[in-house]
Amino acid sequence: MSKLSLSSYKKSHVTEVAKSLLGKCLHTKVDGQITAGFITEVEAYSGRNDRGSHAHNGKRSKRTEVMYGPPGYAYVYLCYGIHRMFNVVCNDVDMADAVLVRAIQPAIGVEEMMKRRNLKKISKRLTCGPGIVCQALGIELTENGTPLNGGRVWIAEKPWRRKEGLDFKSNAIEASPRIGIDYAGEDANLPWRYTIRGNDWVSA
DNA sequence: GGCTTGATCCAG
DNA sequence: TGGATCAAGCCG
Repeated sequence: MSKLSLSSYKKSHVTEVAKSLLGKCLHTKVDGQITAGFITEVEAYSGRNDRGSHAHNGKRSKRTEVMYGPPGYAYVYLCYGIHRMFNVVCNDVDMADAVLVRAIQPAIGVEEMMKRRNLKKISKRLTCGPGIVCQALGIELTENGTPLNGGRVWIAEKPWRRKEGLDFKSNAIEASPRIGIDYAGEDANLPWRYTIRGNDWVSA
């Protein structure tokens, strides 16, 4: 039930927000259908001193503007002309920090997600991968700038109307380098990708 | 592994 | 105004 407040996305460092989102449940309500999944894989991007970020070195543009706004808003953009990526804007105005959600473990609306993904069997292909997450949850570019305390996209401790969350020990968080940012130079080596150790619902 | 695909960005 | 670029995913 209780949605994370917008201030939940403000912490000492964007990597702290990223880790805190593991195990939380990401929901969308599209066309009256609620779909949701536990966050199992995230990446942190810092607006300062991180060449992996679209906003590195204080770069501002129409696309990155959302990241410079207050925490708790969706940053959705298109990659490779095909795939949508869902990020959560973190920390204070002008910080331009963001957390990319790369994979979820299905929790609500599995049938609907399978329909959106055009799959007949349940597998990692349902929800693992940043573009796949958006497709499964029905997140479109129009969700860019959406506040995460509203009724369209939100994150909560537990799935809607359920008592059971996804429990794991805090020492089960695994850190590794982020994916697909070779252009970021030595910043590509930063271990800012976080996964839940032992959970199979992560990208390859 | 090779192709797809288009919004965004900056050089000219 | 245009071409290079890109936080992937698909098929085989």
